[in-house]
Amino acid sequence: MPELPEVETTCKGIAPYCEQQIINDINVRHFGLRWPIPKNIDAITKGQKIQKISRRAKYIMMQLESGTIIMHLGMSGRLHVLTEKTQPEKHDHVDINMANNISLRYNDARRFGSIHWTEEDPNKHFLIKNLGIEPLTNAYNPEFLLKNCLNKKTNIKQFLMNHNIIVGIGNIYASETLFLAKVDPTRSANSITEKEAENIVKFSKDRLELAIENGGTTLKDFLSSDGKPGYFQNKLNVYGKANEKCQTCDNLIKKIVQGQRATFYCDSCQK
DNA sequence: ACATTGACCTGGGAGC
DNA sequence: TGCTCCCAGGTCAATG
Repeated sequence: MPELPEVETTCKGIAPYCEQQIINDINVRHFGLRWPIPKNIDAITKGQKIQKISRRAKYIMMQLESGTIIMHLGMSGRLHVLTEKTQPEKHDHVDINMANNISLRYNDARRFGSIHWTEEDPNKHFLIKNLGIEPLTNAYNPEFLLKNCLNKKTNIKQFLMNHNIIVGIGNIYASETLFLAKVDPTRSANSITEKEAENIVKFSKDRLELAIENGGTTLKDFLSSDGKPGYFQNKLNVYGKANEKCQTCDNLIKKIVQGQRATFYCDSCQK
């Protein structure tokens, strides 16, 4: 379930507890995630210092001394910081136990997440190397968006969610961004004007930044690593609000399906 | 090269 | 209460 702000919040939440700490052991109770967890991950990482926690797209990178643990939270994954030993519960698949007696516990009900190990440059990993640009950098700007919209007849909502172009804009933020930019999500990408591109870029950055400031959106599943929920759900304009009044015009919010995913929008405000 | 569909999993809620 | 059906924030692989 996590979108980029949740992953960013998770990284910031866990970093103070695990950067510069030594891994005692990694206890895997369930290897079968989206991809199997490497069988030897405990043996490989034992005794290594966690040098840095960072994020690329929705991947959490834990840089150790001889390589990198790459984690994805999938739809339902969570990382918790445990300051004391507690009994693992259902779906607590992995514990990373550190020498400071703190553990990172990975919980993932749907097991769409994954945990990888690579000794190469993590940016060359097969899951990372073809990812598009980060939305919160200057590389993501109206010119970039327009250039990539050329010749794309796919709809603008699915275009925004294409991680080979821009990473980190998930289903919630795609709907929210297009509402604020007043662009109909069914429009083809190549029909987007310069002015609309400016607004899409502006509002997608705004939404993501706001969500990060607020600790990430919490709907059903997400708790940040210290167990506090985010508060962004109160700021959603259209997502999950089918048949409710649009806040701007009193029209009813519509729900449609694009690429098997729900899209919410106001067909009066968004042209 | 691009666009569409299916697949991976479990849990929660709606409806009967 | 219990059953069935539908839905869920991701994203890769296979297919067209």
